[in-house]
Amino acid sequence: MSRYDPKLIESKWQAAWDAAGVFTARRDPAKPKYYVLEMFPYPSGRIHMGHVRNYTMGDVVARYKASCGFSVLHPMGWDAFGMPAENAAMERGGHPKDWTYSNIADMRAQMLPLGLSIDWSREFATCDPEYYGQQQSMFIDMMAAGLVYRKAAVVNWDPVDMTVLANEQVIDGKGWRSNAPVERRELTQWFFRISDYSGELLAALDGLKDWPEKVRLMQANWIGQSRGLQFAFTTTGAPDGFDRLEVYTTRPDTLLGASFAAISPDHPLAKHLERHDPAVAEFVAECRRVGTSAEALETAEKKGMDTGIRVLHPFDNAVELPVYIANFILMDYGTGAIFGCPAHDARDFEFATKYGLPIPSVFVAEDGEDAPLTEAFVPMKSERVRYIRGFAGADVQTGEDAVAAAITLCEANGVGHGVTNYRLRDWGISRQRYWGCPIPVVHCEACGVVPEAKENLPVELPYDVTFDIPGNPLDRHPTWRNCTCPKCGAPARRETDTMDTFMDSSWYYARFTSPHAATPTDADDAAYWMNVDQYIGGIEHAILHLLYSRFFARAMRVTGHLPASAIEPFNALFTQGMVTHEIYKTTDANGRPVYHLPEDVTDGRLADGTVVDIIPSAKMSKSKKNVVDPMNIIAAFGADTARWFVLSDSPPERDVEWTASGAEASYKHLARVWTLCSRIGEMPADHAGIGDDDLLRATARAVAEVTVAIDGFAFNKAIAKLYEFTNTLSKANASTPAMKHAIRTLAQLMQPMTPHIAESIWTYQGGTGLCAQAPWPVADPALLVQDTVILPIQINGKRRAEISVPADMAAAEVERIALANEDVIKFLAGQPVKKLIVVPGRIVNVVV
RNA sequence: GCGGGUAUGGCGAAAUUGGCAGACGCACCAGAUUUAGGUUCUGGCGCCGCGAGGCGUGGGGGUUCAAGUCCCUCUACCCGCACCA
Repeated sequence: MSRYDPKLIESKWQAAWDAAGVFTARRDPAKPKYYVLEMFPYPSGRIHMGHVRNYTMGDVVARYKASCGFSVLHPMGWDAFGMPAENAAMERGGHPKDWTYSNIADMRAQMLPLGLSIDWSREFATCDPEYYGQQQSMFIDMMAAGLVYRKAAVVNWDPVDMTVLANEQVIDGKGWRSNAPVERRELTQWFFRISDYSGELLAALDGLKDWPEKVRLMQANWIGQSRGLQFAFTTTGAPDGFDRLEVYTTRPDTLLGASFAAISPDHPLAKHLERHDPAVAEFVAECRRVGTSAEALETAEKKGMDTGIRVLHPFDNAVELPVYIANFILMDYGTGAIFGCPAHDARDFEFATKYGLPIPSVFVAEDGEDAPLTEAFVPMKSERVRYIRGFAGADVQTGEDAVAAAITLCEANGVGHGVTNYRLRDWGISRQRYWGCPIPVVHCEACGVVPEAKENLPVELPYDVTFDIPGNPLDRHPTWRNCTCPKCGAPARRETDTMDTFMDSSWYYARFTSPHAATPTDADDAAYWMNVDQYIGGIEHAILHLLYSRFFARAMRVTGHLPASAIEPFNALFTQGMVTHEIYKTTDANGRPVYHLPEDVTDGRLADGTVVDIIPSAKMSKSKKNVVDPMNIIAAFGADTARWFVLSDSPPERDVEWTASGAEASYKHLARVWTLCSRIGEMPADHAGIGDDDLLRATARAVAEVTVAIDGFAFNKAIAKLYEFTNTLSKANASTPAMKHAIRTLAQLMQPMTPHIAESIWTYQGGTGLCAQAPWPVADPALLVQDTVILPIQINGKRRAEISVPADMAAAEVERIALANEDVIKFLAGQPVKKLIVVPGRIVNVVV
């Protein structure tokens, strides 16, 4: 065996795996199945270290499970629709399709050298007509099932990207991609009824035991369940048709503290008034102008306008409350109207103070005092509160009890009814873009909106489009819109909106189970492979992608595309940390920062000797130039080194810092393993210590420890144990057969992480077949028990001595030996022993 | 504002879940080999102290024979949501 040459062995073994079809997923009724999936990439054209880390983790799991006897599905594809392709077309010319497919080819070529155990025969891109045609087919099924509907709605309009955004895509009032302040427009859009599933999506989170708690919480908060009372005020002085005003409150226990009512500027009543009253129109317009940007919201004062309309308090018709239009009331939530209780709500307090409205308190303090409030007093579990005024005698232990009691009381008195409300809105999926899946419907003069006939699918994107002006190229295509109505055969017009790309990624995991089927899924394949057993990706998808996918699996169940058992698509989720790097900065003549690539910096200096500022590690980003190209690393050290490094040191869920020295150290370690393994039989005889028996035990221990670590997703610990085992091995002075066994085991344990070097070692040391196909080693339990243990002896909790005793020695005997120990005698100095604690196999503590 | 998390050597971290704190790696120091340098090998490496020893897991308090781990409290930083009635 010659020098460690990754280039040579890596391509060799990749070809060998390929030839043997090792990674082809097969339905095998005799084996348990395991489906491991990494979030598929957007084909930007270059892979980055984040990809390497993500796919390496998935590969460790896939290879490990395969060794453990599972029939493994480990596919890869491309999330290929979306804005960047159109941006590229607009900026550089060319066509989104060509750009995308060429990027895919580039990225695949960069991924192959990593030696991932992927079944490439299942590869697809979401922009393949074969894929999005099936998506269109499902869309039509979902229309028929009533899961999709069309409505005119005020939508979030991104003025830069010239498209509609889902609520989830608006961050701090700005487009998630363009970062431009979002405007409000009314358009007719397609929606999924995800909000019908709010309660179920929330409740089912409890069952996702193998999801990070954090992600489950984020989803729960996003769904935003609340329990409250909905009731109608009777109005006076309101226009016809508005004699009742429905409001929703989570605090019906504070109803007696009502001092006003308020409606959203988008409330139907406000819109009605807007048409008849110029003053209202002006106020409402002003509210809309303020927009929803973050700063606007933070600095926005509470503003309101008295409509002159009054409502009667539901408990006492003698009490009249003014109705305001207020800028802080959201039409989206509840009924778009509230009752204001300034004493117990900070916003209402601010509002009431500004407009001089009364602030009646509802709670009676325990000390009986009723001091005037200077800020909203919001008791939930406060001990000060004795009872609710008006609900005399109802002891308030917790706020929730009071709410429940108030709902019951209100219902009994005919005031409204209890309602469970959710923050989650329906999912608007229409996008005015070209590079997406066309919504497969046609608009017919006679028949209205009609789904395209399935035999006409896929509705394919036309190739001959231009991007020289903003907007949707499909809209201005000369002929593409023309079609015939599938219902009556009359000339009709195609829908030109395309689907939100989150739809593409909401079911790709299901498509991977039968990527070439003529239907969206194949029942047998889906039943065998679903669910995904382990899903791995970034925390940035904690809400959008994962919530949509959870919804979509339910929708696919309704339309019969997934079995009932697959309602939750991802059994286990792992969110991996980022790969970070230091940032190197200098300043130009104008004081502007200039960033430098890591490869241009040596020992904190540029090639010309300039000292750079080192900014602490941050996510790799092109703008800060703190990027390391995986291709360069592979070229320099090989894929095994890159894989080994991204798994070592940091726990997988945490960020890992890429350092040149760390990468080099990984390479050196692998080279050391290589050398070590190639020198069996040439070991010098003068090594002390580790003989056959010890080596056998060390090997068993390594097997046990690495197995536990991989099972627990603790790859950094698995690697630490492998270092330890290698160190032991390098000091061993054992017989050749014992060494060979230990080294073959080392190869097997390394195989999930560094598969290429593992194959070479395996073969060289006489392993049968491919290491990737060898069954995972099992530790003989007999070799794991230690017969002697070293027990530390503490005196008053301080370690003072240690004794070596048989592991199964009786406690009384251990006591005797401990007390006879000369260090112990020295430290005790004749003091009487008050207490003696022996924890077998652990520790002895002498208390004096 | 609401919700969640984290805090251990110069650095990344580990600690069988209440039982020897710092495994493993990086960096650093010393020595050997070789070289022009890197490489390779051996040893050292929490802090104070010549030493015996003392101190040490963000700060303070508590429970316990024993606390990084459990309880109370404070601080700092990070993340998510945010006018959701």
